[in-house]
Amino acid sequence: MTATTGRRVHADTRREQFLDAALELFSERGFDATSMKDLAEATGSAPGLAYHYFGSKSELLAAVLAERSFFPKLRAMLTDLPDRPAALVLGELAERFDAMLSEREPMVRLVAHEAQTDGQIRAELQRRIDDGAGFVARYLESRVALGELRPHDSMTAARAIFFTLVTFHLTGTPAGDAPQSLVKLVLEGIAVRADQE
Amino acid sequence: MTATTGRRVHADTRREQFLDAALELFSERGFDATSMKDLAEATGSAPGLAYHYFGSKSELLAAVLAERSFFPKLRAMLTDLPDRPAALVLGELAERFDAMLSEREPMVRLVAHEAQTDGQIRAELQRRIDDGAGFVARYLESRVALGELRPHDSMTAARAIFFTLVTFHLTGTPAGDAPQSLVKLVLEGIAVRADQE
Amino acid sequence: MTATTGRRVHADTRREQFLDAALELFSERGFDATSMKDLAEATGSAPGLAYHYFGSKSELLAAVLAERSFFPKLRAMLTDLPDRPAALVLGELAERFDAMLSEREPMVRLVAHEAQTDGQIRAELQRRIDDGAGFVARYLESRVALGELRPHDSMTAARAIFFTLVTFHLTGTPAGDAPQSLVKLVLEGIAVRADQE
Amino acid sequence: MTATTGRRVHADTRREQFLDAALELFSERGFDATSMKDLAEATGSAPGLAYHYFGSKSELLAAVLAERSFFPKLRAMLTDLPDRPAALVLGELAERFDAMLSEREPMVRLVAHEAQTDGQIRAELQRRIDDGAGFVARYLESRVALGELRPHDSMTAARAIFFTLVTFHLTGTPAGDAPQSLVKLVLEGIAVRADQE
DNA sequence: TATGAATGAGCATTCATTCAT
DNA sequence: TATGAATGAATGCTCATTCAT
Repeated sequence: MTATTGRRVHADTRREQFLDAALELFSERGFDATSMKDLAEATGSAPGLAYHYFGSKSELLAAVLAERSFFPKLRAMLTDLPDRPAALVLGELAERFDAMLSEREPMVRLVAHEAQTDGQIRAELQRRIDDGAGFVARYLESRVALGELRPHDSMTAARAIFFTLVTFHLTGTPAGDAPQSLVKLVLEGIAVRADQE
Repeated sequence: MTATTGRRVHADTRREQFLDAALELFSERGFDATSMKDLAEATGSAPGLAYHYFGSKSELLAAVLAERSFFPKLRAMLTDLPDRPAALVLGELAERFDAMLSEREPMVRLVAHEAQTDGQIRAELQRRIDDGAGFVARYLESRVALGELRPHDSMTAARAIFFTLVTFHLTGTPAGDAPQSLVKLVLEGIAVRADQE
Repeated sequence: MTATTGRRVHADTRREQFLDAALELFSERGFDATSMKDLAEATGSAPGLAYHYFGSKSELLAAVLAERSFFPKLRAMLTDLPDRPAALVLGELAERFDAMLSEREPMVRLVAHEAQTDGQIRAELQRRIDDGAGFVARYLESRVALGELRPHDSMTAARAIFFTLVTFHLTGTPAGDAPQSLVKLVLEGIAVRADQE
Repeated sequence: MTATTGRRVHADTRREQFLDAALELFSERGFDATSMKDLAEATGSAPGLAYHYFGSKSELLAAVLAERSFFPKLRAMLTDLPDRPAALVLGELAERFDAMLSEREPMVRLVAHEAQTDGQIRAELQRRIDDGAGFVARYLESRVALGELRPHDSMTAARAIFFTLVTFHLTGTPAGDAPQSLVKLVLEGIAVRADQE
């Protein structure tokens, strides 16, 4: 017998329902344009119930942001990047990041939306992105040390991959093989090489 | 100059005041979080006056988006890219685009914000971006034809530059020499070249 | 042509209507038990209009307390008490105070009600009462100096008159000739006098 | 002592806890401004429990008024006033009444508060006060019969003592030696006596 | 006896919008 | 052109109360 049985399970379920409904509605319409009544209807509950679980609408947003965040997943994706060729590692990373953006589109859109008007959210977003880009940058530098890559501005390279893919999604630009194409671009560049002339 | 012209000038001034105030407040707080009363206060006018110039709050937003858009400027920036080396042209382009993002930050932020919840705005944004990227892509292809650049996915290359710079601004990431660093990345890539091995 | 014509008169009238309706309803039902909707109905206006004139429900209460106060009238009643016999002066004062309590019953009741749960209102009430009692006490002392009254605790005497009459009203005890009876009590006492024994 | 008794005791304790908490909170904030949730927190119980003991919030107020009333104590204080000099009896009575007002301040304040907006409570309050004043008046008349006091309006004399002391407490006016001073005032009056002239 | 999830009506307040002046 | 009083619907939130457990 676990700690969560009977009522408790139901209560937890309710809470999750609110988080799910809030993520969906907030991302579709925006936080301000979503009313608590909308959320009540989406969860099939009475107008006041959300306040049983969340202190206010803002706290509900904070809970959604905290408990439905994709940053933990992103971080897991970036920890211990394998000790293998950049073409392979970056290619796979770009694909997986792109897949995550598709899968978590509502949250991506919600964060992008709120970050424009909420300085605090924007600051935290930037911090987490830098954190993520840092992992990739360190990986790139390890490949430079091995002589596989040339010395370069690794943070800008890492950001270029992430930022470009995110913007594909936020603008709704069809991605096609963007991840692979982008990685190829970053690795090889577009200029004619000295040895080719 | 007649009295009518005088009034007309005044009227135009008022209208511009509303557009300016709306751009500022909408971008800072978001469209929903800005009240018509806020706009009246910001322009030093009575609550009802905005309705003499704009049919509704939504129409005011549409007018701001149309009349304060940076797309004409962007387009001008991209038309007739000079017939000169890519390193030079792309470098200057990246710098100027970056400068425009700084200068027009409120509008950039407003568009980024509204595009998340308004499919129509998002669609138009995407269309205009593609339009702009198309110019750059055609330029790049002209340099491929000249043998200066290798054949490559030119739309992805163009987007990578724009998307990365935009995201620097939207997230508030300090840009530093990002434009130049980015252009260098795109031109040369990061992989060790065959001739260097 | 005065400063207040047309709309302005109407606006001022509205404000007075709200003050009057608020005084009536707040005193009958209590502040908390009166809804803004009640006030809208009582003034024949829409639910939001009160906020055009008062920042909040609390500010409306404050405005009622300030602008419908009976303290100015009380103070006027007590300033320059005539230089005449105490029996006459106190008698007339008690009658007039009693009449004012009847006439301003709603405000008296409102203040008595709110003072029980609002320390700030209570403190101000006490201050104003002391102020009023002070006038009477000084008058009484002037009569002591003339040899008309015996030395006594003049603040307690003053308060006894005011407090007793107020409580008659607040409890709804039929007053009858309470004012005169009270003044007689205070002047002569009830004990058998030395000269009567 | 059986388990049932044990439970019963517990139940009584709970009930008393609610009465105590309600008296405290109702008198501090007012009935309307106190929520059942406040009461649940103050008693360390769940929101629904109060309804096992009291049918509604109003019934809880009624129970507090009935079961924490100071009127029985007042009545006991007034029954069989001793057959001794008025100076002594009234002095002690005023002191004891004043002490009771201090000790039972929350209830005094609660009754004063609710009486302003509840005609029924006000009527009962008035009835009980008259009842109490009647005892004192009868005592005073007995002293008149003995020739200790002069014939006078004994109800007004009785009320003057009670009403004045109550108002000292409700307004928060520092009492000092008000009870004794007041009794002296009532007995002797303030006018110069014939025999002193 | 006791819990706390759930309800649904109601509250203070805001707001886009209208319109007489 | 400009004002600002007025509207009425909607919003976030609270609360007394109920009831399955």
